[in-house]
Amino acid sequence: MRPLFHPAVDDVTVEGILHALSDPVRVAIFAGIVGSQCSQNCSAFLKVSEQDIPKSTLSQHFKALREAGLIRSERRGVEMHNISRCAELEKRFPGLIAAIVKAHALQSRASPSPKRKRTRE
Amino acid sequence: MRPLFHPAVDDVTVEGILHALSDPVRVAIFAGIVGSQCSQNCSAFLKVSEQDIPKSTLSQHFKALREAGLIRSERRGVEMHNISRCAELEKRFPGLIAAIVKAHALQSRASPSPKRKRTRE
DNA sequence: TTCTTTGTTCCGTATTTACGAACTATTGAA
DNA sequence: TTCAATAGTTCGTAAATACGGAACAAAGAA
Repeated sequence: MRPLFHPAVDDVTVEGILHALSDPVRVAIFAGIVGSQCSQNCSAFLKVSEQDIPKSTLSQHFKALREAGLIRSERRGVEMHNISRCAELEKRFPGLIAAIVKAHALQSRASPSPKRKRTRE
Repeated sequence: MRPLFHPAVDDVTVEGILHALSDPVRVAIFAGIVGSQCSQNCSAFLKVSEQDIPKSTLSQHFKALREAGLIRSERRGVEMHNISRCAELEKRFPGLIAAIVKAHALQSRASPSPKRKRTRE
């Protein structure tokens, strides 16, 4: 199993961050990771906003977050520990992550987990 | 030609905004609209970051921005005038748009228009 | 009317995403 | 060791999205 790829913070792009967080499941996962003090393993998110996520899909979501530079994943024994890279990202794009997480929290509070899909035509 | 659809500000979602701005061309267009005082027509963006955009694609990009709630488009004679909905959005998601536009500006300054694609594996 | 400009829609192709099945890695127990 | 259990990844293919050329629509000018 090849080692996990994590982009250098200087290679992280705004577009990459926005794309990773433009998925309702991924932004919920990321918010969960940011909001918790201890690192989270993937299976903690097999259920997100009342919906079940297949584990292969979950794995892809974590990969997307990782490769966008949003989280750092580290194997510890049989499981994976995920932490956010907020501190690094804050230096590169001050205020960006905080604003997104805050907006997401606002929205969740207003209409809790409506299995939302991105607004489409 | 059916009238253009603009979502109510309360129907705007974080995911929708992030998705719309996760495309390098769209975020550049939106930054252009936000950054200019007077309203911009679509053709002002036939060239974005040194690359030519086909007009059908451009039309789709404007539609995406519109339906995400980021801009308001109004026909004036033969052309379309586009303005940002920043003021409304600021009420719903304080600081969000500003943080994204600022991050985009920072990134553009650091590495001007590298025909960037979203960071992928 | 006809021409020009601006933008939209249609539609075939290409890219991306989702998820089940099969697989790999690590730990612990027998 | 060997076996089983747990945690997560990869692969294959189907479904959904995006791109862009060609044709179309709307408005103004001549």
